[in-house]
Amino acid sequence: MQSRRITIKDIAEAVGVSTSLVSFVMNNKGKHYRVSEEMTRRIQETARALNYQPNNAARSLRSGRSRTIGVIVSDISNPFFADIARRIEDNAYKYNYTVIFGSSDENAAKLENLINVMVNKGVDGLIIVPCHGSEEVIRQLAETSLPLVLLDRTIPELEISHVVLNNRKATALATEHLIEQGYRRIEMVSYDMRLSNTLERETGYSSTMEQQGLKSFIHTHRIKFQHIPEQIQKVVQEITQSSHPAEAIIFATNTLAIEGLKALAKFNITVPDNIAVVGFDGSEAFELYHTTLTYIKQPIEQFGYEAVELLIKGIENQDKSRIASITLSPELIRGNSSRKK
Amino acid sequence: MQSRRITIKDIAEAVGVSTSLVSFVMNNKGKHYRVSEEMTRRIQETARALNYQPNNAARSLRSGRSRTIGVIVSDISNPFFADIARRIEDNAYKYNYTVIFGSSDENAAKLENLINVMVNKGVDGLIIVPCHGSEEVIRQLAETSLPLVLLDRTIPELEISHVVLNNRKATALATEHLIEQGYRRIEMVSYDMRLSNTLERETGYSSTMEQQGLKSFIHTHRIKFQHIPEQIQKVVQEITQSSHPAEAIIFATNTLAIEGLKALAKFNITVPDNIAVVGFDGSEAFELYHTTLTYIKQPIEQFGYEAVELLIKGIENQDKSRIASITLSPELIRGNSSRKK
DNA sequence: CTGAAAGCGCTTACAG
DNA sequence: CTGAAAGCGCTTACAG
Repeated sequence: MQSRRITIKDIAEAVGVSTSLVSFVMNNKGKHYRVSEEMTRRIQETARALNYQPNNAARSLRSGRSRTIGVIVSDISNPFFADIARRIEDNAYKYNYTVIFGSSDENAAKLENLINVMVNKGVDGLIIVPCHGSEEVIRQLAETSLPLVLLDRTIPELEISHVVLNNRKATALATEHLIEQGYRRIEMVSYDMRLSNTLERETGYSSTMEQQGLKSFIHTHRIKFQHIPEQIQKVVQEITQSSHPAEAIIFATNTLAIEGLKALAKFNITVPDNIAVVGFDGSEAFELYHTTLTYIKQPIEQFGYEAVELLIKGIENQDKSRIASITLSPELIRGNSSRKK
Repeated sequence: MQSRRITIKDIAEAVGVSTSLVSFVMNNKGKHYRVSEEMTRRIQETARALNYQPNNAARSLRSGRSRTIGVIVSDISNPFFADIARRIEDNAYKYNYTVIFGSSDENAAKLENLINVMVNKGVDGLIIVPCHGSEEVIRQLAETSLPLVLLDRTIPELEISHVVLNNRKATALATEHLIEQGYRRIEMVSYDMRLSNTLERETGYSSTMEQQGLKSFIHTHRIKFQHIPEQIQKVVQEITQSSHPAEAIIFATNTLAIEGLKALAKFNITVPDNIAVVGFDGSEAFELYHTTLTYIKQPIEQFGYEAVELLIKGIENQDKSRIASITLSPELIRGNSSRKK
């Protein structure tokens, strides 16, 4: 917070050496260049005394690296992504990286624009939650030498490092649980955005149903990212007022679960007496609900942690050929909302 | 996404002019330097054709400005701050600024460290949610020429631009409402961190009570930022099991309201039959609650928007003498949790 | 073990 | 209206 910035030149003059030496010491390359211990000590002390702060712009210009990573999620204000963001931030700071966030709103054009802004800012790598329609942009980006890690969703036809949930297992667990509890007519509410995560969740559900000789019903047709509450109300009405009403519903995401429970309450359908429910992710919302919710728990914080680990390895090793992927395990948390029939 | 980066030199060579001209045109200073229209057009076209992207590190090194702002909140994963962060991001991007976020966890040492990291990264300005114990660090920062805006909380003894809620009015509204509904023994649950926002909320409550000749009871003594659930349970027990149990509770923050309602449910105290409640901020949690909640609504998104407006004005005008402050108005949303006694 | 020097890409005062 | 040149602060190959 001094008026004029202290540079390595100031330190060099104060100690009476060249700026090269100061630079070596400041970058801990003293041993490599065999700077004497005495000199190393003096330079370090002077730097501290003068409160030297390296100029990142200069360092970045010269080295071509910024120690900044870009993170693009769907919406940073969504609790799932907010939790991940927090963990990304924590882990990145530990490695001395700073993070720039952006929200795509599930809009491919916005996503592309954010990528451009961030690449332009000189980020050393990107963590991206791909959205519907972003496949081509991501493909191009992956061809670049810029390290990239996909989060929460993959693009199956592209080989890119990613951190995702074992989504099939998640809904398989939920489905098996409901069957075990005595339910047979189990239906699922999902998105129609054709994202890898919800698609896999649908597969986990339907293949489990099939194995048990049960018929699956997936309600996705009308659910767009916008107007979720209205759309969900319609779907819930359909499910519960049909001639063969569902005995249980699995919601494929947290937002769907919350809106779904609201819709059920609106129509005075009581959980679990009238219908059983399995949700996705814990949420404060469930804690004030009249009954405890059964839900699939994702290790949310691990998403953020692992994504940073993968990305920084990619940045520091510059070993582009190595694609690493991490699949995290879901867990079923049993509550009263799926109590035995 | 090309292999070698295009620089103004490439454009200059392609067009056959000096780099100065290219720079003038790229910075829209063509008129000022009276560059011919023809030349301006040719340079712009070539830049577009070559997909020129200015190097921010170089620009930043040369100009001393980074078009980056730093934002330090308590915890980016807390919905209140996540919503604000989202709005800050949106508004900053509109001005072509990028944002670096950090979470202090209400820890003054962490806050100081984050400030140093960000100043060091060369941010052009900072938006900070000050925490308990950070007064001195903020004071020093304010003496710097770096533009600064405080968010959500102020430091009354320091003259610094800020965006806050009219906190007194918020709880005055809540208190008046409860009195109007027939409640007399109204108590408040707050933090003991001595932050300007909760302090003001306490004042708004107690002065309203006093005006009506009622006695106020503020429960803050044991509530630390850590272990909130346990602490709140104790407080709720005290309030409800005393010889003069409260008829109504006002929770001073969103987190307190959520944890408070959970504690009430745990002890089988029904809202509003056994006790009336007024909360703070809307939340998904309340939407699945058995009754609709009465709460103070803050214009959350406006916090983010206004903070960026103030900060960018500070950055672009470099008019350090001008301290601008914005106080936002709360609104009382009436629900069933404070129904007439 | 240490120094002199080039150069990263840009902006801008100066000269014409 | 346009060009040549300095310099922002740093890193690093080169020379000794």
